[in-house]
Amino acid sequence: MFQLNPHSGVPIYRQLCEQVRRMIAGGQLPAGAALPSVRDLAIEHAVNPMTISKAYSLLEAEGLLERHRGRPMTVASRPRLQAGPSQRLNALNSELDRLVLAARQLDLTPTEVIKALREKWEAADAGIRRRTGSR
Amino acid sequence: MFQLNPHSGVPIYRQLCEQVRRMIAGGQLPAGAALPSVRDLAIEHAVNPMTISKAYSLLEAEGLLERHRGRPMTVASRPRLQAGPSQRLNALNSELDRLVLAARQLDLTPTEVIKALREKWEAADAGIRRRTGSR
DNA sequence: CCAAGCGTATAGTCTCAGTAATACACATAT
DNA sequence: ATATGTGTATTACTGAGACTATACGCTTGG
Repeated sequence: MFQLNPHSGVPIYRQLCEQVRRMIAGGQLPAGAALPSVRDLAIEHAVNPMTISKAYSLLEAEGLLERHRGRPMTVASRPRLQAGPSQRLNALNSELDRLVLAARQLDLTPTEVIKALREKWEAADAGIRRRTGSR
Repeated sequence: MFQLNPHSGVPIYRQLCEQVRRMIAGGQLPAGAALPSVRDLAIEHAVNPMTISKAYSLLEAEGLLERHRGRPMTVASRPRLQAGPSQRLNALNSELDRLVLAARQLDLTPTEVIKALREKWEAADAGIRRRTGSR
């Protein structure tokens, strides 16, 4: 469900926060949806449970998640169910900045980058089809 | 010359290392080119000089830079002057991964992302023309 | 009821990133 | 020769990130 890279330099709890925010904005985590348990996520990613809990707590403080004692955390019911296209594109801004900076420093052309982007996107498609078993 | 973001979560010295590596691979820092002084960079980015020095030392250990006592650091003369297109695209891999993951979680289409990418690229073009004074 | 599953609280430890203040060795231009 | 500019070494301190270990209160299914 999530992809956490412990060697990216970005703190794990921040990676998780960002991904949950995006999946809520993108509608893949609708209001009321239950999040994976702290312990499950910790085992799956070989990470300490408190690291996951820290991320969840931050998201609750932001009003994105709701806490139910003894029950899994859920996506808050109040907030904007899904962000508009422009807001979601906005959320991609920093990632785009990083990519453009890197590509320009590597002296690549937009055409080359876009081609590589399409290929990676299709590779991700294939990966999802494999995992879900869909044909 | 470089863009360092102290709030990205990625350590500053790592950001600098990555950018120097890319600009060498991309040919924008040719063999023998002198790098900005540790003190200048530190002032420009409001960072401690030792943080810059740390990055330079790591790059020297990698063989990318050469040290000349009392003189600026330079790009090593020996190494591959410029990486091939496929190698440079490869260096963009992790950035592409991050972008695709973010975009998919935001439920964006490749078309939307590519459009935003082109716009950001052109904005960077404009910024460079403004700084260099070219018309 | 009670075990199992939730998230949480607390406290201690460890590593690394970044800062700070000096001091040094070398090169170069004046 | 001297001032100025390189990068570097040293030591010490602060803070964040992550881990470890234990315990607690809550809910739900048997």
